Amino acid sequence: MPGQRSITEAEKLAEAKLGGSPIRRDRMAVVANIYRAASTVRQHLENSVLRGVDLSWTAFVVLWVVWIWGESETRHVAEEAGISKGTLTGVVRTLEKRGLVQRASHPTDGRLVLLSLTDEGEKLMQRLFPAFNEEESFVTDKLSDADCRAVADGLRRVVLQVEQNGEERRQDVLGDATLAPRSSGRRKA
Amino acid sequence: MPGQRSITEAEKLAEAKLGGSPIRRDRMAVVANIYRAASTVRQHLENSVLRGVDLSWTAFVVLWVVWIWGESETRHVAEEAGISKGTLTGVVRTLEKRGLVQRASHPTDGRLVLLSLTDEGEKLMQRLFPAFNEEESFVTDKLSDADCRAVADGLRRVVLQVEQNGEERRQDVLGDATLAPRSSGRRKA
DNA sequence: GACGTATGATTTGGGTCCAAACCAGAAGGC
DNA sequence: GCCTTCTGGTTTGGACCCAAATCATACGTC
Repeated sequence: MPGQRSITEAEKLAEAKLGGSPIRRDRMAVVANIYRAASTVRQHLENSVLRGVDLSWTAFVVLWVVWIWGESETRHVAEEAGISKGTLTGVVRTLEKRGLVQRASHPTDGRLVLLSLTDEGEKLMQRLFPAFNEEESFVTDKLSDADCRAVADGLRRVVLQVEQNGEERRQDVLGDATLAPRSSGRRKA
Repeated sequence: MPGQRSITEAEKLAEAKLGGSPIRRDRMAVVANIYRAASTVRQHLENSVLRGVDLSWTAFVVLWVVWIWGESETRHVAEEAGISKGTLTGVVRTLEKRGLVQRASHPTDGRLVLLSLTDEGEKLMQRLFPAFNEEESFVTDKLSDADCRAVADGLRRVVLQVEQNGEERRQDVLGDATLAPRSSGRRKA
């Protein structure tokens, strides 16, 4: 069980490393566990439900968003799915090749592209979603209903905090240090 | 604030979609929020602390693991960092080029590779870790200490559940249906 | 109408990411 | 020694992922 043991162990080691600097371990533990839980859960869902239908996590999320919200503009889908517009273009391309999603141009605004599920996509989601929810229930099986509400609520507050104050915070932390572009990504012409 | 609103909204739409199938919304909400929180937090940390030193999230995690645990075999680092061995090879390559990490061969077992931080890597982490923890505190600012413990504990239980029972569950769900390899990934020779 | 400017989607470049295939050293059996 | 089998790192192929650059359409103003 590396999960529990190693993280708390690591927390102590980290504190020791800093020689008594005021590290807030409880805050560190929240973030570490959010990330660990996310990748563990994702891995499990990919290897149980999604593997069988050859869908990546991201592809499924995009499918899910379009399924739930119905025909939508790509920028909204990217926003909801939590990926960039550029990534969405690629994911939609593969979903289109598989015949699960279709693109349509907006009737009045030629810049927009609308996404919707094909009949096959609709049928797939109808079948996949309950299976997905089964696994969601499995991974949270050791939590009571009250635990679930508490965890979900706490996480929502984290998301809200960053969404509401993150931008300001980043400007605050970075100052006006016009930082270099990340090393990955397109270079200036 | 798409976070709060859209997810709960989406839950209702999803239930409607299934026409009253027994979807467990509270479980769905936990998983959805775990994932949403993870990517939100990751994005914030990448764009505040990590951007300035041109490190990706994964690169930082790897650095962190080696920093905390000291010289370690690559398989342990991959395990702790939550990435595959293959991915680690690539990440270490870029970290090595940046002069933050060094590779060494095991004295007695020629198969093993040991990773450790260079002096520069050590200095970087010394500086980066407190800044990182600052942002961890920022994103969890709307949670009380008790909330933090509750959330972290709940997430730990999720991770534990999958680590302990996930393998069996997957075999259970998939049966012995020898499923096709995922479409991405290397083909047979 | 012609000409900026603003707003969307797509392409591009570099870097993850995984799983399967590969390769190399270790450990036993003979 | 030699020949399996096992174990651990690396390579490979396809898909993701972001941000900046680019392409394309809308919406002004003149």
